[in-house]
Amino acid sequence: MVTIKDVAREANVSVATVSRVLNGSGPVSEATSRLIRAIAGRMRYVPHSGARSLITSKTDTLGVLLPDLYGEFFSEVIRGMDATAQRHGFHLLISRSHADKHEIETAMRAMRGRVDGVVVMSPDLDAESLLNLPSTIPLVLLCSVSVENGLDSLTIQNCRGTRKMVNHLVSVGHTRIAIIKGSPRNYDAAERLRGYRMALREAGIAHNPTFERSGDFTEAGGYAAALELLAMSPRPTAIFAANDSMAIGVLSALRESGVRVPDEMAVAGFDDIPLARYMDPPLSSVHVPICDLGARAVELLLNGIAHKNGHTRKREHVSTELVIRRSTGGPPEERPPPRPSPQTLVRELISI
Amino acid sequence: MVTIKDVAREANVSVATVSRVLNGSGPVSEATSRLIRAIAGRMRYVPHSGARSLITSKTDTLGVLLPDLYGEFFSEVIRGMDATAQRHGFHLLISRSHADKHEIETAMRAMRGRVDGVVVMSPDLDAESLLNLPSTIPLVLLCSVSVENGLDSLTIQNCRGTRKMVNHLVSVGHTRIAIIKGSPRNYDAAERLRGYRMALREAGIAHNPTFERSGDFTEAGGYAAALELLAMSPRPTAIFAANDSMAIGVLSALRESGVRVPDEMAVAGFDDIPLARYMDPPLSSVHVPICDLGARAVELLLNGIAHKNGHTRKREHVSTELVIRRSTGGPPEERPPPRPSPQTLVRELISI
DNA sequence: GCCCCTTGTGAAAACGATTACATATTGGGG
DNA sequence: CCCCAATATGTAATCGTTTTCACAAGGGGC
Repeated sequence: MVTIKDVAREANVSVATVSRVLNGSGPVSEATSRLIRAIAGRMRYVPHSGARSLITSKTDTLGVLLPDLYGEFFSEVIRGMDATAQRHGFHLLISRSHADKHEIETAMRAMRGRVDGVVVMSPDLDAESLLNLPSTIPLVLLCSVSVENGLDSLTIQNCRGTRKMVNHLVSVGHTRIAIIKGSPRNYDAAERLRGYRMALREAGIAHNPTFERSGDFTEAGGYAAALELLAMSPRPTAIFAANDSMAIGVLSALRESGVRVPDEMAVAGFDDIPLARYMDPPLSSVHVPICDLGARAVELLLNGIAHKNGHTRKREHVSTELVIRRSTGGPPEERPPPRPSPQTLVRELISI
Repeated sequence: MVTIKDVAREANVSVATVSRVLNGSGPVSEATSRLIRAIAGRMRYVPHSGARSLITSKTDTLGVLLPDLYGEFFSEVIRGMDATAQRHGFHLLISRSHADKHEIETAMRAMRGRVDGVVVMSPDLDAESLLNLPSTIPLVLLCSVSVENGLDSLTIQNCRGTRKMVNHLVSVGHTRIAIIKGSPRNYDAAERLRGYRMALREAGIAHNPTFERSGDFTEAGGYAAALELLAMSPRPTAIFAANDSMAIGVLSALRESGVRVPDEMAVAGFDDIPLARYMDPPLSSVHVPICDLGARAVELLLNGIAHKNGHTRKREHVSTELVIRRSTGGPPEERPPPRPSPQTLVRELISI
């Protein structure tokens, strides 16, 4: 591999001069500059980023620690992160599937010296794992139970979003409203459950524990839970699934059981994945701007890096919006636009 | 940040000894070893990977260059890559959205010195961009038009998979079979179109250019194309969408137009994303093991790295399998299992 | 008692860049 | 003609590791 020394030798100059030319630092005569540029190009010289970051002590890379997420959520959050990172000249070092404290710590150690900061997403409920991270590098916590302080953190407005949706179900006349929960150790899932309970209490509806079914954020989980709910008597008249994947499973189960949606059963989800509007009937959901979530997390991190952690920590929430489609018996939605423009998207959002 | 020198000073030994202890290289007395370990732990010393890789000239990191993929595909391919990489002690440096030759080259330059090899996915048809990559580092081409040779490459069996599906449509009696294409500059899309034409020719069905509608791999695109096809006369009796997202858009359009599937129109997709089985009716599709695709790409790359490129280049294809569900009027599928086990998945696959 | 091997340790040279400092070489003002 | 500033370049230290080599001490075989 050709190094800066090779270029210097070939051009009969010192490495310092080559460095100056290539980085535009320091004065260099026009002639030398051209010569060196030509030689570097011909020799296909590419600077060794590792070596450079050793001396400059910046890597222009951000670490991302993610749990084993599936599908849309993962890809969108990465999209938002990568776009923002690239705009600021940063790269993304991604590592996924971190179950316990030990694995997270190992991953963090591996990041040392390769990144300037880390976004950690660990929706797992035992936050203490993260509390005493052996880390002095800038850190942003994503969708995790907010530790008291000392860390930047960013979460979804889970509780508020769920309340809005349950309120809506109440407002169109439902009183027997079931929920299909997410996995019990998941922070987002817990918050959505909290929102559900809060909304029912506010509406003066008695709490019915059997209407709280467990789920796991998968289509299959939603399918199974829906069958259980159908077997109950009296049945609920509305099902709120803690995410869209489960809601899709619910729709599938209801269809096969011959239960009409929304006439016999209203169904709502959470996330508003792109497919929601293509379901039959189109699925009402709580819209989460996943891409923005990733983007904002990176912004917070970059801010932390710029201020070398000498800034006041922020705790932010990205807001959610109700999207009412036919599955909750709201007004029938216009057919899906051939090419959804931001325009139509905005019109479709009904914020409460 | 505490370095190996700080630890050495604290322990009254040389850095060499600390290094030996922490890496288990060379002989070290039991006592010194324990002392150093204790001190390193107390001081929260974490080795600087950047510095280490400078001298060892290995980064334990793989670069991944991806186009701006959406949804399931992106997340699954990354999942496969990350799992395999981690199993071999490697990390993933991900960079997305590389449109033209110049952007790819910039990204490749940025990777120099941070990675040991790169997986490049650039389904864009002008392969010449990649031909003379200024790179001597191990490389694997993913889902790209196979350049003559000199590079490892991995692609999906697009053509074969499409032929199988179209053959199936023919075998259940269809002769007016339409296709909704992917974007014209996309390699996978082009291959699927080729497979479609080949299958029709083999079946002795006259080629009807108006049955080839353009699409863009999105639900909205499929929706729009379906409406066009419905307006034709005579209409096709079957629609093959070049991916599942478009097929879902098609189903949505047919539903709203009151066209029954599969009685009045058969619909098939490509990819077999998890949602396919939850559609109404469940969608027949060509199953692509996306996760394996990523895993295999990384395996090829690791092999290239191990042999320092001194190996014979491979050109591999991951195979596709037909999954016939109700949307093509095949035998009615059993209801989706509450929790799909590998077992049931296999039973569901019908390979031709 | 000598030699050699083993074991434990330190000094110093890498790795490939950046950069502070020193050193020429100018040219112009006095 | 001298001096100083500006310009162009080289020298060498530095970043945090690993690793080669040298060396000291101790022990056993002769």
